[in-house]
Amino acid sequence: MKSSQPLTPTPRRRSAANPGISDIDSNDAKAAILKAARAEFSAKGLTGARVNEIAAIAGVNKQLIYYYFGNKEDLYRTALEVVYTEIRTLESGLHLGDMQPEEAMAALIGFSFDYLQATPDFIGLLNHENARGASHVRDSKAIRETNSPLIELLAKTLSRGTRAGVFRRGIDPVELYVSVAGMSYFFFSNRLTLSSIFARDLESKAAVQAYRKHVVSFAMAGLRA
Amino acid sequence: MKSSQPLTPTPRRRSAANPGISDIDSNDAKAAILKAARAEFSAKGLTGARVNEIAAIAGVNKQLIYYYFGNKEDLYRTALEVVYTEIRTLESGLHLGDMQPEEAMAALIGFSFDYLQATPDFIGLLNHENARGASHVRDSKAIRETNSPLIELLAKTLSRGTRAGVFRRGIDPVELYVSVAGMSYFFFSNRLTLSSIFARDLESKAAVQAYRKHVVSFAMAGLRA
Amino acid sequence: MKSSQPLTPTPRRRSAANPGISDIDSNDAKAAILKAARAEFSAKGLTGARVNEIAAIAGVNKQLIYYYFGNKEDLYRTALEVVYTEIRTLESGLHLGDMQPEEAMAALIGFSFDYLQATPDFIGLLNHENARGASHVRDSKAIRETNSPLIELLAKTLSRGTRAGVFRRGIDPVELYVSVAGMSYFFFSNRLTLSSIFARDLESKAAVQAYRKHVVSFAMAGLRA
Amino acid sequence: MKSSQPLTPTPRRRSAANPGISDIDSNDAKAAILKAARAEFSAKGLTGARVNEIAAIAGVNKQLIYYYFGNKEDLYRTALEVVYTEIRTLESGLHLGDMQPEEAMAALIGFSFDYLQATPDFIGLLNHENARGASHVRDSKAIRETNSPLIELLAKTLSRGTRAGVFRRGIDPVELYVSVAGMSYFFFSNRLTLSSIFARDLESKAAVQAYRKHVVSFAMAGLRA
DNA sequence: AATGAATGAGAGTTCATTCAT
DNA sequence: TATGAATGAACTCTCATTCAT
Repeated sequence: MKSSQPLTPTPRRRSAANPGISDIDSNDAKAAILKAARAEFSAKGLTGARVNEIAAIAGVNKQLIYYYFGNKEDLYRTALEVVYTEIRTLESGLHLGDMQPEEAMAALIGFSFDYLQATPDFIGLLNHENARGASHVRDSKAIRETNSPLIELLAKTLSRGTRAGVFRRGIDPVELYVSVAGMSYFFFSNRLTLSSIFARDLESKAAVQAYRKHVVSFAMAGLRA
Repeated sequence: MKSSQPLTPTPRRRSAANPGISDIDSNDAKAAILKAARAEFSAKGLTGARVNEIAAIAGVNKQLIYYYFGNKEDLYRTALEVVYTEIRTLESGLHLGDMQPEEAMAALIGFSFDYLQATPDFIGLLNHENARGASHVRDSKAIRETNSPLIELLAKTLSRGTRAGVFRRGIDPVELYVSVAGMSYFFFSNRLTLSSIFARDLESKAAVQAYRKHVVSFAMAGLRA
Repeated sequence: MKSSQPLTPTPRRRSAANPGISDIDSNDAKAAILKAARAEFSAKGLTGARVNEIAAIAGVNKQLIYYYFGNKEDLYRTALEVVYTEIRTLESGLHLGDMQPEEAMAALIGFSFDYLQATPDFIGLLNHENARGASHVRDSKAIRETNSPLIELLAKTLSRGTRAGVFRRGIDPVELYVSVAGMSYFFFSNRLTLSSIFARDLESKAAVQAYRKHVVSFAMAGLRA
Repeated sequence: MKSSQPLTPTPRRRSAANPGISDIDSNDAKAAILKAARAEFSAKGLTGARVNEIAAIAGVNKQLIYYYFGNKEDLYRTALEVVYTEIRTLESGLHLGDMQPEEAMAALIGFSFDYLQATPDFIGLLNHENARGASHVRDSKAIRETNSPLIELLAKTLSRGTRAGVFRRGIDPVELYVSVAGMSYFFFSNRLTLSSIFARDLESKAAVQAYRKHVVSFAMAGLRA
């Protein structure tokens, strides 16, 4: 395994005579590879994914993947970091500043549902990571250092609400985070088997929206003092 | 080789009267293969798992796997069905008959946590199934036909409690099931990455018990009228 | 490779109390194996044939094949010898004694066509033998010693006809045999590809009979003085 | 690696003007594989042939066979088509234009002998095809579409001779083709067992030439009015 | 006489990766 | 920057054969 690649594709050899064109192509290829890699790794994991397949989906020569990313594992790591970064960026977009605790908490719970829907590769990547010991997440400085703003927001909002007397006391913010995230995560992660077992379509837009509503109201009820 | 869950339900003892039918050895080997297969498939999925590894862990000749199970995918399917059957058997052990709705519901929620802990292969198998389209779950008559008693118990208990005025109205039992199961599932499924991200050990006995308590109280609070 | 088995199945362990029954069963199994083996080896050759398949078709336990015939190659040799013996027996049935040379020759040519039709395994076995160097035919004392009465009959009939002035002089009996046999052999051996290439059904009864007629008249015309 | 029959008809030489397209090496490897494959498949058939052996004989890495030909069966199909094409090319070289019917027919019969001698792989491949149901010949568009010019030449020559009164009436050209081809085919196909059975060397140059003479004179005599 | 269990050798094929340009 | 050619290692699976009863 070679050294890992930089997260943001850094163009090389830009010449004065040909200032940007080839960089754009290069970035296109790189981006196409990453996009294909995310989907492929999410669906099949590190070992299940096929370099050939990624190249085919990205529409590039297989060798280009090695040129840009070193090897399969480095590509995986990069894809993982890119997705985590994307998640964090989404989280940073949350602004609950002047909301009341209850309103803010409802927004947070809703958000924990929405971003899973918006980032479908995330669940697959995470599941495979956990199945294989989460070594890449643990070993990635980039991922470890990108703290989740969500948990801090949640802790702050929880404590605001507790002080305001609208939320119960004695709730651990990490445990709250896990249970709230779990309600949404499990829904998206296991929709297929759940649909099959319950003979009920959980993939329709209506079902998704109904479940979102349930999660928010159920969790809010669980919090109230 | 110990047989923890024999494939054929009634192993016959070899006796003088029944001299040639050696189910014992055969079942031992079969059971050892299945046990190893469950763990291997749970950790690595269908494609990631290695037949060699399963044979080595089971302590049998690799070819015996093909002799008994045909091929890798059939072994996978069988392992999946065995685990599902085991889950269903656990669920059938639940007897809430004469409990009050709240007591019964708390038992149910606790159980949804406990059986995931007791059947560690289940989450891995399910995650891989969902990642690959859940085709094996959908195609298995055995799995589809084994309805979950849990969802029916939940629906019945919910309705009992609603009528008794202790639970809120308007809660859908399937959605309740998904959210309750999700709280526990996500905890076990994503413990590794969660521990890493939050820099907090979620694997200790204490942490597990604490989270179980949280899940039950949080869900019960969410239900109360 | 073990020693070869006797051609005619020799029953063992006949007891006074149970004089014939088990022998019949044993012979049944042996005969079933041989029948299946002939077809399988004819279709797929020594290496292409599958012991499993032979056992399945014969309806016996695979191990019984080893019990009776030692190993795959010995079974092959035995099948080869049985078919050769069958051919020779058919040939011995030819009685041209008091026929005129032309009549006798026509009968011989017709026979060279008929016995290929009657013994479909023969061509397949022979083709595979030739493709693999004919070592088994060469090494089988049984086959080498079973001279073909056909070639002698042909030589005698040819010489009778030549002396009688009805056949041309200077025809070598072996070459005549090869060319006459070849006309029929090729027809049966290559019917499938010939049908495909010429887009003409050579498998129908009518086509077979028409070709037989052609062979006889064509060969007789080629012989006439 | 020598390229005796390149797959792609027009290998381009690598030149300064055309610097990167290296058909030469690629074709060499491809051609070497095909050459080895023809011989191996001819001798042992599709199932009997060994990919390892083909690679070893061709002097290439085994995996290159998969790189170029996909799998064993596709390689077989390709080899079959190449041999058929070669046969057809040989046939196309026949020019009987201004010969008299008898002379032309003798040339045709002689040719049907000569090309089997010149293309030793052909008989083996054809025998295995027929033994296995001729499915590949039937399924190959390339083979089906490459009509045999031979049969048309034969039909034309036969009809010319019949009109000229030198050949008998009532001879079917396809049947004539089959019997004439059969005489030669059987000789080459079954030389080994025939030599063994008749204890007569049919492999010597003299024996081959003598048999060729026999075939031509025997068939011509069979045709004459 | 008959059979289920078990195994070693090797087959076809896949796959990540490197070579060479 | 980009690509076709080539390879070693490993994987699933097949198959003839043996073991043990």
